[in-house]
Parts: sequence; structure tokens; C-alpha cells
Amino acid sequence: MSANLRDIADRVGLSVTTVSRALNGYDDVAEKTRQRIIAAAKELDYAPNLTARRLRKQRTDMLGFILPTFGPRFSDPFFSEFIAGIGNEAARQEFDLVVSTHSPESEGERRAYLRAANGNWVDGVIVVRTRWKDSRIALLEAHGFPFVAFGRYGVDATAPYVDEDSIAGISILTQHFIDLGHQTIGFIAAPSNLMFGRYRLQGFTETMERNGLAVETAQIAEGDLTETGGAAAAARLLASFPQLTAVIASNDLMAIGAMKTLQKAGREPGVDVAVGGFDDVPAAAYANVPLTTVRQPIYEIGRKTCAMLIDIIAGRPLAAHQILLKPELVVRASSGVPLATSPSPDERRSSGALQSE
Amino acid sequence: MSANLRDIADRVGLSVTTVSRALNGYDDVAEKTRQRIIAAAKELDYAPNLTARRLRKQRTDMLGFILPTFGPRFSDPFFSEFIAGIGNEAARQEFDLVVSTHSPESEGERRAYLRAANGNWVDGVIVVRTRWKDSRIALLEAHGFPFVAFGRYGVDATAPYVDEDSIAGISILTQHFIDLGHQTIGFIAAPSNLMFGRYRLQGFTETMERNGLAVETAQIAEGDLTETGGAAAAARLLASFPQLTAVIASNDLMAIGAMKTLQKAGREPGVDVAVGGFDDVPAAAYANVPLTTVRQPIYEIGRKTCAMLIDIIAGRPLAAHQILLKPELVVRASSGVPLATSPSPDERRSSGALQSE
DNA sequence: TTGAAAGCGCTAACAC
DNA sequence: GTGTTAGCGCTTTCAA
Repeated sequence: MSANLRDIADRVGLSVTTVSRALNGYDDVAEKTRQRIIAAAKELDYAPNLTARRLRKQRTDMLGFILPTFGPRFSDPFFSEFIAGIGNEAARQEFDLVVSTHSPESEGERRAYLRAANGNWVDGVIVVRTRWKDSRIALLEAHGFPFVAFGRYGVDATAPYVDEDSIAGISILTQHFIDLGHQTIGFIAAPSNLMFGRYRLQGFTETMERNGLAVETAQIAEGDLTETGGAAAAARLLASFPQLTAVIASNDLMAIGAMKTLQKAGREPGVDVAVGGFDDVPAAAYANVPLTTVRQPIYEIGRKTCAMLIDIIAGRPLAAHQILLKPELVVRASSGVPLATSPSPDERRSSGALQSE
Repeated sequence: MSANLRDIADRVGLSVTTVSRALNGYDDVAEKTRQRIIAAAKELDYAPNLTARRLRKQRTDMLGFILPTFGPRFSDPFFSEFIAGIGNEAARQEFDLVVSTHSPESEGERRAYLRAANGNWVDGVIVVRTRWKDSRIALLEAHGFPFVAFGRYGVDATAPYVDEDSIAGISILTQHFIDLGHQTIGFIAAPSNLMFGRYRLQGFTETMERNGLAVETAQIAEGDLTETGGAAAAARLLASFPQLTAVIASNDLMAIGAMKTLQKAGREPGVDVAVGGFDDVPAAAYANVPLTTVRQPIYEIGRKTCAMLIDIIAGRPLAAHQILLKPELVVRASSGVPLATSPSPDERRSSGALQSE
């Protein structure tokens, strides 16, 4: 294929070693020699063989990202923004990003992590959607393999992570609804094996109790994080806890699904019932009724996660081992208006209930 | 790090050569020997060094995907589904996928393709969003480097591609609106340097003309494929071609933006004006007024593109060099009702105009 | 059926 | 300032 060091060396009549040093900017090469070498390299259209360099240096300069998929899609639309974040940061530091798609907890996923932990596939991996007693992390830690997680993974975790503060996020959202006069709020939880699912549920119950509002099991339903799952969970909620005046879902997709169920049941989101989500995916703003939600700076999280991993690989000291980012409330039409001044059904279409963010 | 062939060889008292052959399933190894070797490999937790293997075999078993980004996002949300398609197919055939994010036509993108074409980064690349006289493809062809494009790239193209038939797609959508009674249809075009932009515009004008409807420049506006761009283009259209009763955008994001502009101008999509998009991204179904659009089987396109590329790399004969997939019309509320029976403004909220797909 | 030897292209320790 | 030598871990002739 393309020219190699030997070709250049032959051309200029020097040794391969000198050529290598000249091209890599070592200062023990005569400036004149270097110029000749660089010229020859350009002429021959030289590009270093990455594989050979990797073998020699025992580093791949590649990062692994095992991406959870759900059917033909990403498990969450925000992973695309996350990839942009890690991708750009990786490129900036001259790392390649290897992406491997697997459904969560599958055999394929396990093998992918095993391959990483065994070394020489990539120099480090990024773990997302951390789970309770996460076997992926246990594996990586057992092998002493470099990784950074997006999400925490246990109380006594000492290894590095970047995470958004789900408890704080759900808390501001819940408080927002309570301040609007809601007391009976249904909650659509994420599967409890997912760490963020636990935190979001915790944020909800804590905030309710802080406001003197009891939480019954009937007002909590679990969903699978998809729109369909959210719709189904909302239906169960409506059956077990019909008195609800607001619904909070653990992610935007489920909130959007819940809104559809509510509409079908004759309860208009933003008018008869307040609805909130989490993540602020693009669809939240586009939704039939624009969705109040909690924004995570997901691109930034990706960038930080990646930067941290590269620091670890390079053996650089970390500014912080564990980063917890504060999410931000985004109020849209699905919040509706304060309960006290809520419009009667006759006035539905007119009031400011459907105004945008 | 982990054990290598030499470790196993020492352990069982055989040569590295024999161990290699045993582990790679050559049949010139005594079955008993093979068993011993496999046992030792398991004990030592052996994993082959991919880098060494790659250097020796002069193949990386990696595919490159240079993903166009727009700010902190993918250029199009459907690229996430596309990645899932290529990722799963690649994994199935034991290839790794290297993803590199770059904004279109940037210097970084150029360098990424150059690195690929120079060899030894990956074995082949997938090109998306093909452009008129695409310099990326010219580069790859000049170097004889394996690639498959999602999208065509010129009239006399001989190299492999997978594409959806944009002309047919826009055609069925346009015909759908014409059949509903629309004669004055505005069109929001994609940048004309993008091949699919050209095809979609062509599909529109051809279909109009086939129906005896003239197309003026005033009824076409160009947008940058984002929601904001679509909103701006719709505003221009409204100014230059106010008589329009329907708007077709070259992608869903722009259609959604256009709907917002129309709403602000007091023209309700699905009631006063029909709106159509292209792609069927998730947001199309979630939109304020669910969007009529043309669905592309994007996961399948990703899978096929990837499979084709691997066949080329492996030197296998291709079943087809160029695949053109038929897209499918998805009718939703934004189509509205036939113009003849369209409800008067007073009846807006009642009729079937807002019924779902 | 097994082993010795060569070499993929590069870098780095050590001469000179 | 430049060259010699060695070797990263693997596969593949070729010979025994």
C-alpha cells in the first residue's frame, strides 16, 4: 500500500531509525537532514502504519464505547449527543473511538467488555447506563482496566464517574409541580436495576415527604423507558391512582407516552393534568404538548467523561475523580397553570395553558 | 498484560507455532495436543493480541464511519438508527466500527478521509450524505480504497452505493397532496450540493409537471435541514408565495420548523395547510401536529451498506453493486382532509382533521 | 505432526 | 548526529 519508513530511508540514503526520529520531531537530527527526510516523506505520500506503531508502543490510542441498543435504535435518543461529545473530545486528543452496539445485559455485551478488559482491544472504555451492582464495572475493576462511567454504580464506589444529579433534578421538577398546587402526583419509575432509576425515584419520594405529602405504592408505576412503556405505565397509574393531577416520568420518552394515554383518557396535558419528564431530548420540545422536563448537559457530559478517561490512560492526575452535574428545569406547556387558577374545561382552548416555554 | 502465545507454549512445552495453529483450528495438530493447548489457554486466560495479528495479516478488521455532525448533534437524528444498523452487521461479521465525528466539508473531515485512504487505519469506510461531485468519494476512488456510500454521487457513478429512491418518495408525497386537491404547494429544498437534496427537488417538480401544474421559483425556498432553517424557509415561502395550501419539506426537521412558522402565521397544519416531510424520524410522530412523511428503512439501509462493504473488503462477489430502496408514505394528521371538503375555520377543532395515522 | 525462522512496520536502548 | 540491534505478538512458509 503506501510508503513506509524503509522506503524513505532508501530514498534519502539514511537509516530507518533516523527517518523515524526526524519525522517524530526528536531534536537529535540535523536540521538539514530532517528537511530532506520530510521532503521525501511528502513525495512518497508517507503515512505511518498505525498498527505497527500500536504494537510497538503497546497502546492503541483507541477508546471503546459499548452502546446500549433497544431493537434497531439507541436505548435513548440522547446517546447521539453523547457520542458527539466523546467523539469530538477523543479526536481533539488524537484518539479513535470504537463503537460497539449491544442490547443491555446480553451475552454479546458481556463478551465485548471481556474483550476490552483482556487488554489490547482499546486503551479504555466508557460505560453508560450504570446498573445496580454493575457486573460490567465489577469486571473492569477486577482486571484493573481503565474506564470512566457516565453514572454512579454503588454507594461505596471509589472509581471515577461523571453523572448528573438525578435526585436534585427530579426534586426541582417535583417541587415545581407542588408549587403549582399539585398534591397527588403519579410517578413513572425507570427499571430499578438502573442507577439513575433509583435516584430519580428517591428524588421524588424525598421531595414529596419534605413537603408533608405521603407516597403510596399505588402512585408509582414502572416503565421500560420507551414511549410505549410510558403509555402503559400511565394507564396503570390512572387505574390505581385516578385522583392524580400531575405525572412525572423518569425520562422524556415515557412522559411523551404518558401524555398520549392521558389524552386518550380525556385528560389534556397542560390543562387537566401536569406532566414532566427528564433529559430534554429533542422530541420533548416538539411534542404534541411541549414537555416540561429536566435538561442534562449531555454533550458536555460526554466530553468530560472522555477527557477524564484519557487523563487516566495517560496517567495524568485528575482534577476530580467524581463529577456530579446540576441539571436544570425547563418549563413548557405541559406544566399547565397553577391549580388554583386552573381554567374550567369550557375555557380549555383559550387560556395561556398551551403557551410555549 | 494478558498471556500471549509464548506463555502458553512455555507452559505446555511446545512451540509458539503449534500453539498458534492449534488455537486457530488448523487440522494438522494432533487432537490430544490441541486439547492440552486449549486447556492451557483457558487457564492463562489467553486472548489473542489483535494489534499483532493485524500487523501480521495486514488487515485491521475495522470499518470507518465518518459521521457528519452539526454543532453538538448528529447532522440528522436518523444517523443513530443508521449506526445501530451498521454496528450490528459489523459485529455479526466480527468487524469493529470506528466512528469519527466531523462537521461536513471541514478540514477535519478531509483529514479523516485522507487518513483512511492512505490505508492501515481501517479496511474500508462508509460514506453518508453524498454531495454533488463529492470530493470524499473522488479521494477514495483515486486511492482505490474500499467504500460504500449511502447515497448516489453522480450520474455516471460506477462504484457501489445503497440509497433510498428520493425521487419516488417525494413523488408519492406530492401526488398524495395533489390528490387531496392541492395545486399550490410550497417546497422547502435541501442544500443543492447534497445529492438527496437534488433528487427530492427533482421528484417534486417532475410530479407537479406531470400533473400539469407549473412550478415557479417563488414557491421554492432552501433550508439548512434544521428545524430553525425550516422555520425560516417557511417564512420566506409565505412571503413569496402566500397562496400556498400545502408545504413539502425535504426532511422532517425542516417540516416541523415549517409547521411552527405556519402556526404563528395563523395557519394551522392539518387544517388550513397540509404539511409533509421526509425520513420519518421519531419526532415526526411526536410532533405537535403528527407529521405526514416518507419513511426510509434506515436501520436496514445501514445493515445493507455495511454488509456490502464487508463483501467488498473480503473480495466476495456482490449480489448487487447499487441498491435503490423504495420509500413508503406515512400519512398523519398534518395531511389534513381533502380540500373540497375542508372544514371552515369555525369548525376547526371538531372535524377529523386531527385524527392520527 | 511439530518446530525454526522470517518478517509485518515501527520505536527505543545503546553504541559509535 | 546517525546507525545497529532488538523486539512488540502474531502468522506463515519451509524443513524436519
